[in-house]
Amino acid sequence: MKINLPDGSQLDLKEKSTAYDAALAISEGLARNVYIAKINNEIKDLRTELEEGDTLELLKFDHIEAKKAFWHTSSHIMAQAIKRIFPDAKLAIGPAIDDGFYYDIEVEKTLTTTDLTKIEKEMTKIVKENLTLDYSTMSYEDAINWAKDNDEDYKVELIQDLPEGSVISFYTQGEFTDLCAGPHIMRTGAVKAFKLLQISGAYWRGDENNKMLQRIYGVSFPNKKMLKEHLEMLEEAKKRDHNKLGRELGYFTTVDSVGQGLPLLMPKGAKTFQILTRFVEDEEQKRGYQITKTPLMAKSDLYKISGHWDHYRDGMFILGDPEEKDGKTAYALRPMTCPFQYQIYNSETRSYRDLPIRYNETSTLFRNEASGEMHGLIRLRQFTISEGHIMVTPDQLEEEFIGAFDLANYMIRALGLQDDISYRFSIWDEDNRDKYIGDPKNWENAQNAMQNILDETGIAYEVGVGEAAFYGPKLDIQIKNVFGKEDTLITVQIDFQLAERFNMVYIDQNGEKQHPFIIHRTSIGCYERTLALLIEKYAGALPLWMAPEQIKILPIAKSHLEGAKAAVKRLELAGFRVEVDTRNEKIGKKIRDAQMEKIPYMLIMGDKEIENKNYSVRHRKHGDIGTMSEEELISRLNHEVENFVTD
RNA sequence: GCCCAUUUAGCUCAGUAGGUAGAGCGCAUCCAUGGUAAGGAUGAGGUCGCCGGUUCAAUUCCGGCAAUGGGCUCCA
Repeated sequence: MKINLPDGSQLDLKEKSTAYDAALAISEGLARNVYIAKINNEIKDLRTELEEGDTLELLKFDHIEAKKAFWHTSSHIMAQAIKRIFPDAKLAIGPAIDDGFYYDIEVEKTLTTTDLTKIEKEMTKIVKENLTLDYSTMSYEDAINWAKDNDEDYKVELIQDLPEGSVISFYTQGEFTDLCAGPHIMRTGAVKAFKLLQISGAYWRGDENNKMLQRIYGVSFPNKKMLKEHLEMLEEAKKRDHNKLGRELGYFTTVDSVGQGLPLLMPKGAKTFQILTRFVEDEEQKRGYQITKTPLMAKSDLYKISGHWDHYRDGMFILGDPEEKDGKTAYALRPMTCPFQYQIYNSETRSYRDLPIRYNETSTLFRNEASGEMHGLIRLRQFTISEGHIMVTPDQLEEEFIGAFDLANYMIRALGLQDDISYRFSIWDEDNRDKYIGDPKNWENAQNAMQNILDETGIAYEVGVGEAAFYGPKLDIQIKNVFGKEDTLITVQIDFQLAERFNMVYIDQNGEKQHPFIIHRTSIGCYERTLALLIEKYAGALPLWMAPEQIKILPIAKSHLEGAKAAVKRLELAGFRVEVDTRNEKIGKKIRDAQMEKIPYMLIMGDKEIENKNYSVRHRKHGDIGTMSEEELISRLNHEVENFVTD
């Protein structure tokens, strides 16, 4: 039979040949390095039998699907090693993930790093044994019996989830057999380099009501060099971690007695925070927003109307008895600004002519996150967000949504984060309706409207089922931190529910009352989180326009201090943030310290500069860039600021 | 909230087989007045996260709590 290859050539194989046979027919070297096949554009196991006329592409480790197969097999090798050491271990699931693999297991003993070393040793043996992975199938009943006979309780459950009567697939390597849909690589011998990275807890099926299993994370590669590079990359990431750098550079700190998730922004952190806030508020004003300043707390009554009391109470800090048994009203710190801004909308009778009404607010919020959730400046109990609400008529919805989306993208470009984001269309989970307010019809409408708008913008987005807010679907702009963990940066939401609850209306052309649609949106998201991501993105060297300290003047000797201070005044008048290093240190030391602080520009001032009325300019990335007049310097800096230059 | 690990000077980290501790950086004082990534000397600074227990004696062992980190669940 003839098989088509990507280069347009054809390969002649005997009937029933597999993708792996095809690789062998081309060359043994290729067969060693391919891990997965793409047959007629579908990802398939190498064991898949080919048919006349199939198009075959063989994928090596540089392809994500090949990596996943490789890591999936690695997780089986780890499971096999675990079973050899702990025969009573029960296996749950063991998939490949974006940067490695894990396996969830139940085992009596609490595993330690010593156990990881033992498991690694056993894995080395399994790799040396170079076992083949053999594919097989069983009937539904046989599969359940197999799992029961082997005391694999979790596998029993997994099989029971499959449609009764279906054929169940397995992979076997040596004495170890695992329920698995595949695909897998051919032999254990290919996994030449691996490392088990950490142990953590994970609920069975991700449900906190279930038993907590032990999860072991690992990563593996076809050779030692790649593993070494990967581990070095992880080390590098640690150095950029905002939680370390942000503290070292004096952006923020935490204090036990203040509490979890309540960081203190220090002068540098607060300065950048202020710069970002002003930038956002100014841009919003240009785009027709009206600023509000609303209370940080309210009576329970307000949250009862909004639905927070029933659907978000666990997330709120409540002052007083939540049950209000003593007859006294409970108050709560606000977890969102929407109900407050709606009161301002409701303070007048609105005409369709008034719409759209765009409110923005630099808005401090309080959310009572579970204690295990807090992380640096990323997850907090008190944070500040560029929150706004746009009240629109139905025919303004699309334009205003796109306007909010455009503002968000403008911010992302200004921050230089455009290459690090992705879009997620977050919809509700139909099977979990208790989480949401409103009737399904409204949800359908909101989601369809949003999807149509998104499709018209032409952006690539993923769908996040169950990621919606309790009142409506969201477009989330997602960003990955330095460790690859994803968080929401910015969100734009459509709400068809709350206007009704708050009795928000406008008078239409026919003199009739109508509920507006509401767009909830952030333009830069949460400032603390944004700051964290910027610190990581720029390894602490924030772009000039948002750097808390832009210029440091370094006098050569004491005699130049006076000239330096005069320069500070002039440059401050020109709109820059300038400090002078007044310490009695050598110039080398002053440069080193300013460099470590990641100050964008250093101006060295000695006799020459004072005499010639110019600056010796040093840039944190480019080093000594020569002398400049004050005018030259100012125009250079202004250009950088205005264009959001990132060095 | 759950699982695991961690918590020693302002910061980064050593250390004590149970007998109250040390380095580097930083800080203070003095000397040196220095031209593009660390000049030198001296000194101050710690109830060894907090609260209990065991012990003649606890920073060290045990328990509880808190905070931090990695995950799970949840979420901006």
